[in-house]
Amino acid sequence: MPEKPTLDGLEDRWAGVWEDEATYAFDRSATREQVFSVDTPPPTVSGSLHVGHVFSYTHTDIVARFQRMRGKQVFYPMGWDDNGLPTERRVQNYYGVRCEPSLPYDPDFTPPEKPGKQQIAISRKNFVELCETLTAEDEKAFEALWRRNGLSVDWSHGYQTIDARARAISQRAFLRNVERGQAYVSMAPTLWDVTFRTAVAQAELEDREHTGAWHRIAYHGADGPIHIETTRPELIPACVALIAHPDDERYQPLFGTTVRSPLFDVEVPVLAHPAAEMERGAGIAMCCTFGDLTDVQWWRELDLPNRTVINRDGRLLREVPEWITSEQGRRRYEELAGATVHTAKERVVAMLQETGELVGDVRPVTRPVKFYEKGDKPLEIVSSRQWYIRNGGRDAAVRDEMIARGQELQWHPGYMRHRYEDWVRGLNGDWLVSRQRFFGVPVPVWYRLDADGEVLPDEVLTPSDDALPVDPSTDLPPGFTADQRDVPGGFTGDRDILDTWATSSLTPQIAGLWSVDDDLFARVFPMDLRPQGHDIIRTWLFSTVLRSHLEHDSLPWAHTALSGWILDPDRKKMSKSKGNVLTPMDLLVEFGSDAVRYWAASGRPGVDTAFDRGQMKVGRRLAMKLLNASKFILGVGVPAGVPSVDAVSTPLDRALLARLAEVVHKATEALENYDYAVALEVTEQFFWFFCDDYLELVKSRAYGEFDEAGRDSARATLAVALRVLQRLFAPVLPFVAEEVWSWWQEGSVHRAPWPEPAEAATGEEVDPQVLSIASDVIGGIRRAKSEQKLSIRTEVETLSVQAAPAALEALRSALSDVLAAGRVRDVELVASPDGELVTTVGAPTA
RNA sequence: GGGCGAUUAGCUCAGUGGGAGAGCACUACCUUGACACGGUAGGGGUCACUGGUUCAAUCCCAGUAUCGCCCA
Repeated sequence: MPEKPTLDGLEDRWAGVWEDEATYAFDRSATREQVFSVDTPPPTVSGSLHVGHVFSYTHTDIVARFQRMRGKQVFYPMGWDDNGLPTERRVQNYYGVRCEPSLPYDPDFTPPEKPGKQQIAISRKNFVELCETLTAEDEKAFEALWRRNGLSVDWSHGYQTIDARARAISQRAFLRNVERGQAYVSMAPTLWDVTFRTAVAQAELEDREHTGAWHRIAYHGADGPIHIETTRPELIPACVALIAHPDDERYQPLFGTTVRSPLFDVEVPVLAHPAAEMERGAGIAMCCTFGDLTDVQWWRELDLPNRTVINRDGRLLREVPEWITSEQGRRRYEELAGATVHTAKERVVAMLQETGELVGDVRPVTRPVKFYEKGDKPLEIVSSRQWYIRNGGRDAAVRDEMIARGQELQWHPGYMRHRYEDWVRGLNGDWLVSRQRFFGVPVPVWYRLDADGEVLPDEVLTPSDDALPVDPSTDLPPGFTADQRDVPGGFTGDRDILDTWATSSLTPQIAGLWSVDDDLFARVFPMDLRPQGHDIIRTWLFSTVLRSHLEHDSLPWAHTALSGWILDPDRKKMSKSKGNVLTPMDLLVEFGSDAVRYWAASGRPGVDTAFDRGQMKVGRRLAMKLLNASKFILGVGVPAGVPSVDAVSTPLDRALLARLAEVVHKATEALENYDYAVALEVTEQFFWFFCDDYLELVKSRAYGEFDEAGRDSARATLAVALRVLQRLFAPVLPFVAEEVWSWWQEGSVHRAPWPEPAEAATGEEVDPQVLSIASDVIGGIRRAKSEQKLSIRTEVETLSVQAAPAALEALRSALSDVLAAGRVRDVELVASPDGELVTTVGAPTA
């Protein structure tokens, strides 16, 4: 035990010991019943961890430590999500490169030390290698931070979502979905981001207010012009129909007739559909392939032709479409060919003004438009070949099954279930899983080519299971040779990768080594706990439940615990762009890891919490207090080893232990229910009371200033309480708890059994009033001295206590402790008729 | 527009059908024998607003306002 205890250096010392002693190693011989398994969220490795990560990962660690102390074998791996766009973009910027899949692999390529102004084009394999190099560096820094933060992860069970094992598991699960018909390929209108040139799933959409303008435009009917209003005049060449509401009397006569489009003179029908809004604009809309999702609906339900004019690069088709037949129309289209949507719009408006087909003024409007959450241009809708996984969006039976899974899952807090159910009920399409990116898990299929070299989308070729993982751009489908690649009658590899969530949704399988080590998998799956942020219920949580449901016909885990966010003092979500992100390592160094963990633990489950340095100061003070109180108690001289309650004989000590037993009970119950905040609160509250009142009350007796039995009773009580308190604090304050435990106990506190209420049970009759009246009276003495501006240690002649007779009776049994702690010579106890406690002290002794 | 949550002391937040709480900050006092990275005490709130249920509402119900998240 050090002469002057300090918190400084505890992190390095104990993190090193835990590593050397394998304190948190998972024993894989344990059966499923003995295991507590955690599906840790793999943090995205695309920069740095922020204080919100420390907040939520600490919550999980507290639960993991509690379960370990309860005797569970805790399966607590850490993964890294290095798969997907954030990494890809980071590699582009960091090394100044871009991926060009048509280039051959250059084994000698090394990136320049500083990225040049011009990005260097490199092959897909070179690009992926750079992704792996950069993420490996980030992962080292992340692991160092997590160790410093005190996460009790078993670091031998790590994974990366891009490593070969994860790729194989992701492809295997996908192929099994394909086999069972749960995944399928389809040509379909697809929401498309022209900047990233990739398809976008429903879960990645967001609406943003976007400024546009209404243009009133004349179509030409048999009996004169029909005016429609649109914000997308550049789509006139893609128009396939005009549509009004079936009940709209204005347009009844036109239904079934045809009109001709302005500028391009294409004949289109006028049709009725209930999705047309009578009140909006002119009440009649042009349906184009495709301006928005309503167009897609009309196109499907009214069986309209596909006249897409916008390419995947966000520009208009370079060749004049065949459906524009008039000479003037074809000339006009030539002026638009290859132009961006923006430019095409300007040119179309200019032409309409020239022809007089633009009626009245253009009226600016702001309305919600769909964006890819990471993009900065509105999404376009293009036709393309894409893979989907059935998720209930087009199938009521699957949807009901998914809702039932949500009800089977235990949510903490419970109200979060609504978000899941709302999401499942609102799904309106299957899950688009193919992405036109480079760094990710390849879609593991090839397609046959017909005699003209065109893809036969129905003839999908799949790899054998033992070949996984495969990259269809370099590996061969079974039964084919390399010279058949991309030639008529041969095959071609799918060039897409899987959505990052298609792999992330398999973290229980990846961490538990499904299909790789099925013995391990059976010992950890279904897992016990998925901790995660409440903002990704609809993505990560839902997709993980879906994959597990499809593959294992079970939930992936029994419980999910939702952490809140860290908000800055303005109640806004902390974000890099606002420049208010703090470096977690700086905080851990400034306050100490235990103090930062204390702040995290004081955030209620699921509740967004303000970043608060004040709470960290309190945490540091608590850790210091635990050091000093431990030092004091051990300095007084307490029994070594496991203390016994046998020597506890005084009513005051028995009452203290009874209250402690209640604290153990409450803290245990709270942690069993994933409520680390309540567990900490009851423990902390008791601990301060223990230090402020009980320690002061029994000091003299523990020093041996009275009789021997009283001394031994006090010392035994102190030892029992200390040993319980150190363990109660261990999950939240692992470093300081380990430090003070090491002063007098064997082994790691983190492998010690979680305290039981029975440890503090004396088996004797307990009057709880002894403790409360003693505490109240010592408080009254302090107040009286404080009012007289006396030192707390000032000795006074007399003390008078008025209280109810029963309270006085209780006080008598602890009177010598109270008088010693209050430095009082003489006492007068007065029965008070109204039972109110009044404490008065006399003058200081001379 | 819908769903979910929040609104309590200057700040950060607990809480309960009957007495309004904690920590920080603030003020005063105390260098005490574990702790000055300390201790003791004190001041401070119409529990967002309006109705309703109840003997009794900060708490339950309805509505309003404001904030946040998710989704249209």
